[in-house]
Amino acid sequence: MAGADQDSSEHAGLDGARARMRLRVPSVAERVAEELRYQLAEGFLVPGSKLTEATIAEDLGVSRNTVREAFAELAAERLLLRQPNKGVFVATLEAGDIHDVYTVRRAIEVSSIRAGGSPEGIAAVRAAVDEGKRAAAADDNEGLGSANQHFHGAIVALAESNRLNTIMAQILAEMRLYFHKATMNAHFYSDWLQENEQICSALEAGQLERAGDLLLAYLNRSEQQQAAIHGE
Amino acid sequence: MAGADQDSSEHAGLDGARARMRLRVPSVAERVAEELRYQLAEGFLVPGSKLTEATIAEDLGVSRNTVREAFAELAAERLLLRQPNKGVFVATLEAGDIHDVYTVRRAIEVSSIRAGGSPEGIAAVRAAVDEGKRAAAADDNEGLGSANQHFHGAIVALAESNRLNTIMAQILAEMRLYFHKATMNAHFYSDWLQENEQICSALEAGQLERAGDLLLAYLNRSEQQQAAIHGE
DNA sequence: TCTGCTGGATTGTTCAACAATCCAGCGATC
DNA sequence: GATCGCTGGATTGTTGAACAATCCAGCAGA
Repeated sequence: MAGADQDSSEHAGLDGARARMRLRVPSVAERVAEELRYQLAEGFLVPGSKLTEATIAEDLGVSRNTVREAFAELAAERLLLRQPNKGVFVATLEAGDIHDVYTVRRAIEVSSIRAGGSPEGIAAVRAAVDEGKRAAAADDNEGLGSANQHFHGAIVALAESNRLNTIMAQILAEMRLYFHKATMNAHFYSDWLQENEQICSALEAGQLERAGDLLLAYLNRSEQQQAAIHGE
Repeated sequence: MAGADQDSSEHAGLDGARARMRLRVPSVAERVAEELRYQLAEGFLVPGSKLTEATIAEDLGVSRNTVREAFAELAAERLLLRQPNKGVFVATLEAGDIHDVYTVRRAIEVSSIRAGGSPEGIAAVRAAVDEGKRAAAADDNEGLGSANQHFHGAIVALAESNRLNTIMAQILAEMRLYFHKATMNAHFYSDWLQENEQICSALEAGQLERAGDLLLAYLNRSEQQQAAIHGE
């Protein structure tokens, strides 16, 4: 669904030599959905605005039915909101949704990190931490943001559950939509760089309880920050 | 998405007097999806079998495009599997999927129950327990199954997160599809009736840690049972 | 036995049309 | 002047048909 490998016929790792050939051409509807996802994440489509089927169809040079299919996909991911007989709108997060999103994140992230995970999984978490450090050194604001998303994605990946990964990917996509670049500044990222480092170290050291506690504390604080920015 | 209240304009409880009027007529595509969901849950459509667009369209007296839309919805819920250029198939759970599903359940159920919840939420859990007892007394096998699903749904509802509720509803729908009536017998339900009672009691007594531990133990054991039935 | 083709069936996509619904604007009425 | 009711236009919901793209089983030939 949201993102890359959704086909369950992967078998990666069994025959590592053979490059898994992904020559599948994505359908037009999928490409439309991908384009819209991009525009949403990039902030070109402001939350709350309406997307007219005919307009999008003409802009992208595809049929209205195809646009419809893409809309359905994005609505299932909560990126768009479909209001029957009225149209589809770019999703908006209300005050309550912030708590909602973080409730999901607390559930799956903390649970995943407490389960530990394989060495490769932990290495992926470490890689995301390093990625963040590099971005910080290069003063790459956008890179910082995606590094953080990779970090939390890697934590959930520890559980090695396709479903959890999908859920997390959607949640991250939602946050990308809502906290688009405008709200992200360097000051915002300053805190958790070291925090991710601590969490990762605890994880590597096998201190799963501590890692979970740190992560939980981070999520709680992050929620408060977001609520303060938007809610009041 | 999967099930009832997806419209975020609920405001239930604020003005309890006014019956929340849901006079919205579901679209044809939604009704098709609902019909298919029913047939899936009921076991009329066996996992792995193929659903041909034209056939379904003719059977239900709707257009092929509409069936297509319903397919997309159910595919997003993992109830159907769409294989490009080949067709859609009733989803099948592989051995790994069992672990996958239970990983999600552990994450969100345990997290939800550990958070406590409102008195009304706890009352809903208690109601589900009672519902199970009544079904057991009446020797209502099917009723037992849905009572158990209500129980676990009520636990997740404690977190008061729409997203978690949606996720849980989907997971339960998947399980309904896979563990269709054939595999359910009275012996299967015998254990957890009292177990649900214990969990609920702990919850009511505010012993959240204990409630979480009991729930976690149950989920682990249940996963083993399912794996034993199917896996080997 | 394997290869390669071929025909039929099914999906993917488009298009055009019409019904159903919503909404803004505009009088009519009290 | 505010409300009601209507009306027309715009948009969504749904259909049916058409064609391209793809897959697959079966068959001919090496």
